[in-house]
Amino acid sequence: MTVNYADVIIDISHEKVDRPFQYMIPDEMAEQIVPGVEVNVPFGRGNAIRKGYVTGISDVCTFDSSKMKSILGVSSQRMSLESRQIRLAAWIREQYGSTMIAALKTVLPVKQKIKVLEKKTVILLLNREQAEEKLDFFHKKKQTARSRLLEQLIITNEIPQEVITGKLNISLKTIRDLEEQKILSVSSENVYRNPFTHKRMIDESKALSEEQQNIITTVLCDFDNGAPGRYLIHGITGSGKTEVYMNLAQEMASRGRQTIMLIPEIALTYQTVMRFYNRFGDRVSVMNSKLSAGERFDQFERARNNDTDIMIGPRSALFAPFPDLGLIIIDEEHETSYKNESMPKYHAREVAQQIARMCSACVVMGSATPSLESYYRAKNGEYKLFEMTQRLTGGELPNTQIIDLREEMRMGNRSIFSKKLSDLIEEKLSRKEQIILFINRRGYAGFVSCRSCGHVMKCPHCAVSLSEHRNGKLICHYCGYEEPMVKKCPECSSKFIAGFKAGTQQIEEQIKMKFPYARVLRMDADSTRKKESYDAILSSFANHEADILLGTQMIVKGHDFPYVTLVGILAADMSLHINDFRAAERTFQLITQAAGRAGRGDFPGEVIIQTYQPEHYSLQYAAKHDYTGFYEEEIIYREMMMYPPAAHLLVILILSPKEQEAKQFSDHLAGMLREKFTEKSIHLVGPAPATIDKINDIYRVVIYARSCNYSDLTSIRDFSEEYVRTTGQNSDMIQFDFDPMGQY
DNA sequence: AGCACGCCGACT
DNA sequence: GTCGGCGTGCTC
Repeated sequence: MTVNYADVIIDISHEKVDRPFQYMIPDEMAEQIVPGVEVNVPFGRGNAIRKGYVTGISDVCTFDSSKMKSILGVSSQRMSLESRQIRLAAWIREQYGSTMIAALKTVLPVKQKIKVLEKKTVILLLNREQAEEKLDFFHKKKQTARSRLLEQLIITNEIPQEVITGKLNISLKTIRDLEEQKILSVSSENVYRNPFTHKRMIDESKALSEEQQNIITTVLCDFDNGAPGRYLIHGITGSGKTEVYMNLAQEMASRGRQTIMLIPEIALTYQTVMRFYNRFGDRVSVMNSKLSAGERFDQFERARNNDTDIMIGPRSALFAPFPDLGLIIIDEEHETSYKNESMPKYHAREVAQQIARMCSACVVMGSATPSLESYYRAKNGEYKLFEMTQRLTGGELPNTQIIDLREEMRMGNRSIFSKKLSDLIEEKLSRKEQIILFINRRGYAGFVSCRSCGHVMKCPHCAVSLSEHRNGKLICHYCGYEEPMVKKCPECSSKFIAGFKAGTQQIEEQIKMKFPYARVLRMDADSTRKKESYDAILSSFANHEADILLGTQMIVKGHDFPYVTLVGILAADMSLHINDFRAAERTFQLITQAAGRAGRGDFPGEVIIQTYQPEHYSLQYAAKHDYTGFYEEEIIYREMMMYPPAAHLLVILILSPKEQEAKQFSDHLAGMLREKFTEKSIHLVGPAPATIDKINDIYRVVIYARSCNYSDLTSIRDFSEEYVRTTGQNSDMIQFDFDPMGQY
């Protein structure tokens, strides 16, 4: 093998050089050069020796070979934190398919922002008189840049360096000259920002239940025996998972190891964060997507400097550079936000396990409704499974009923509230208890269903529902099958068959008409643009300032509302018919979570599930609070259809501003793939136009590949990347998504 | 970030 | 001519 060139990132913190440079690898170093190692290289015209990190190796040179320099030496030091992150980036690139640059940017998101931390300020050293004198001198000598700088300094005395180089357009050299002349000095200060200023309350550790204690001892025992494991906690809402997490983090801290805890979205689990904060105080750092680049950098810097033991945040918190990571916790493990939606499309659950392998750390995942993936692996022994079945907070599981909306229709009830639901709303209102109404909006892509019999238009080849298209046709986005829009239901000939849509505003109107005395709060993406309004709505509801809370996905998580005794799920099947193989799983999770909102206080709760498809297994099992029943049935479907987790699925997304080009290219690529990958184990489907076949005037076409072996799919990815390169296409016209979460 | 190159006005 | 200041652009 002749691998002669290495990509090296120079350890200079500036955007302009924040990219790899190619160097030759001397033969004697060939063995040691792998992604992540620290090397010394000559850089720039003066060939100054600088520290750099190898990000990749290849046998083709992309730069004029006569100008290329050689690596001078390999640092013999043990792998530094940066090295670890770069190795991780290389793994992400290989596993999910993206450019190395994109992978590096996700892993080292703060690298180019380093100047935010080291804020340099230029200060005038002379007094007024001396300064005026110098200014005169510069004016006489027509030294314009020096004059301009000094003039400004006389006015303000202190100027941030980036203002001088940016706004005043004066080069660094000028600043340095004046520094040498002792006219000014440059000071760099580290400004720490902690966005969470909060008075700490003491949270005593509570006595643990047997279930909780068992988990903690098992995890720690494995860890202390040098065999850190991966664990899945299947625990119903209120079974005390957070207490387990806190104890584990504490034990890790006492062993000198740090913890990363992932949560779906900071706002949604605010209560959880506060419990950690109250217990651990300054030793916990919190990240969220609203942090500025500087604040985010500071949080990472605290991790690097051992100023903190616990990092809580969304999936990007995974990349906190802890020196001795011991534990990664993934709360609400099934959440879709753990999948990155831009390149590289990594899944935090998988990346967490890779990091854990690199750091000898353990991974603890928890959910009331685990993803099929994780439960499947737990069953196969890849994860250790813990079941938490006791509700510590007391309160019975709510009484759940499924209402058949077809029946209501037959009885002449065309409103969005079934008889039973409106009776119950009436009753709860009169008793001054609270109600949550949940709209399942996950189905926007417009499946077509019959209001009379509940029949849904499906693709005959793919077992997914067809979507109504702008051109009036029904299309399967998995295989490209299409048929004309139907005028009447093929099952019962009813003419009440149409695309299904409903908005929160319309429903709010209807509630106000039907229950004019009820105080209604609405919560959806529109009404919660700002973070404050989210908290404002929830706390106002918690304070009993309203009777009914109406909302989408976001109301079903986190918060406890002790006075809520009724949860109504309007049209539960909305998420059942999106053309996504995870539709049933999503629906089960949503219904279970929504139902979990009822009866958390001293009063028993009731849940009403309205649907056109009461017989559907995901609704039936959700109503019975039976996760395993649902799992057993759903996994059969996945195995039969070769969908994850039974197999792996790769989506190849082809993008082009020209419709024809996208079509031609994907046809060619699909043809080549079919020719090349003839193994029985590989299934190729497509190309077909994506669900949203044009975004921002870019046309989107998809090809699907399925196989039980992940490595088959990475080979297909490699082949496709190579094909793009050899046909001289731009590398960003193709994207890869392994085991996707959303629809394409 | 740091360095050299080339332009431009000032002065032995 | 040539020296020093100053902006610009490149670094494998």
